[in-house]
Amino acid sequence: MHLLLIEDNQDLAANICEHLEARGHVMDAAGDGVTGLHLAVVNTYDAIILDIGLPGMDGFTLCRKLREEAHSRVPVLMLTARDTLQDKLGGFGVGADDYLVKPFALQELEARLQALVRRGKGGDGVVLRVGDLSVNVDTLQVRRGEATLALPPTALKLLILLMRASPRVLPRREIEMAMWGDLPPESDALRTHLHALRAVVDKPFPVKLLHTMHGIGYQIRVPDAA
Amino acid sequence: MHLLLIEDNQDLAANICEHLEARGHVMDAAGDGVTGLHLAVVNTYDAIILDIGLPGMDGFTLCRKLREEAHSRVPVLMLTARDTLQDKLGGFGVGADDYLVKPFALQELEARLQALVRRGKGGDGVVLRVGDLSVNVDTLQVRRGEATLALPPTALKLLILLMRASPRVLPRREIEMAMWGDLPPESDALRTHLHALRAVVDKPFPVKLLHTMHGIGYQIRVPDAA
DNA sequence: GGCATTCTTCACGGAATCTTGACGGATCCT
DNA sequence: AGGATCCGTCAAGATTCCGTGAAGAATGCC
Repeated sequence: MHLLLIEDNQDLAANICEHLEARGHVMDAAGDGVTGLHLAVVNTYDAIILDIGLPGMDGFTLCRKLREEAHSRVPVLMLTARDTLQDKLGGFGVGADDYLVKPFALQELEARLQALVRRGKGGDGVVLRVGDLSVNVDTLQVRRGEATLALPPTALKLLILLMRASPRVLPRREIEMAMWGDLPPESDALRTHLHALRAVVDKPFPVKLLHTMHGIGYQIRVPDAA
Repeated sequence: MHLLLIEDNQDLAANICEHLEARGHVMDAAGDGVTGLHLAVVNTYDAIILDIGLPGMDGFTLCRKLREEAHSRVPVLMLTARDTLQDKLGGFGVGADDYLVKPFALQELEARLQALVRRGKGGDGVVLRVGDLSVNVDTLQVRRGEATLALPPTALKLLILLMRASPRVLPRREIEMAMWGDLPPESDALRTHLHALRAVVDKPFPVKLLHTMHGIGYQIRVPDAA
């Protein structure tokens, strides 16, 4: 793969480059935000590894510019020094696809890059993500932040449905059709399942991802920064 | 080989390093848990020699972090001062691959390291591993920790099926198809075989690997740390 | 070929989990 | 303010899962 690394710490950058090159990837590197953005716009990469703390232009700004001004959809993996909600939300908010907290294993970095690229290309990726919430469709593992969540089957099905559609709004009807086919339950059991879903996915956390569109339906997405 | 030694006793550390370097290996060393973990995640080692009693962060914690947070599968050999069941179980529970009781011969240390690395590499084709459970597809030997387990043919087939898929969830239907083809038994014999499998593989051990996904199917994997 | 052992299948009661249906109260749009 | 929509809760019903034991089938050993 052809990768771009934007990282100002010389030692770490050298480490990452060496490892990934040894694994057969082609690496470009930038030590500051401005040249990083320039490279990202001029060339076509399979993925970009982006540190948040950078001289010249920080990672958030760079990522936003890349998405909004250059209209690039290249997968971006963010490197953050602290495991804070602030950073995660900020990262996803500006269009990053994944993040990694320092220190991390180089193997994991590569694994995540592979996953990112696979997802970006053809088929549905195995892992659905909305903010810090993730669902692995293979293992059916549901995680939010560091916590692992347990869901009953129907609630899980509902969650996957919403996440596949995210950030679109799904009308109630559509959801019922997708879940039960032509003959949905009489009493709207949908709400009850939604309640169960909320109780697990949103209730224990400060940031709510499940939103009601009054009169229309539901959606799941990262809320706008207040 | 490129090895990492994490040991706070200066004399012992120097001894080990000298011996292994004389034998042609490249050694890195750390005197406390924090720098040890840092080195382990930043670099790529063939194996790690890890003392349990450490200042800063004990060996168990370090090993668990390495497995769960950095998702590293590098072979870990633990050094323990006492030959207690407690230590052994603890070590394997957090993902160590082998252990050695002090005092030990330096030759034995090297031999075990060699074995560990060989096992780790060849493990791709012939030996399936999930946590401390391993199945050799050639010899059909099933081991968990240090115990060798005996399984009836169908249960074994089921186990291999699940381990090949691990950590994916296999729907009942898929399992039945894979085991019996198009015409599975009427009464769900699958559950009975699963029961037999559980009785041997999980029942005698504190950590359960076989999990039921209600309404969906089954999976085998190392459970999340609660 | 006959016998003993092991394995597979089937059947049943009980336990656990999930889904549905129903209700009062809160909230939101007009 | 009024009506529609949505939310939280809970208990009954339905489904799924588990443990167990015994009958039928396959296998291996004299």
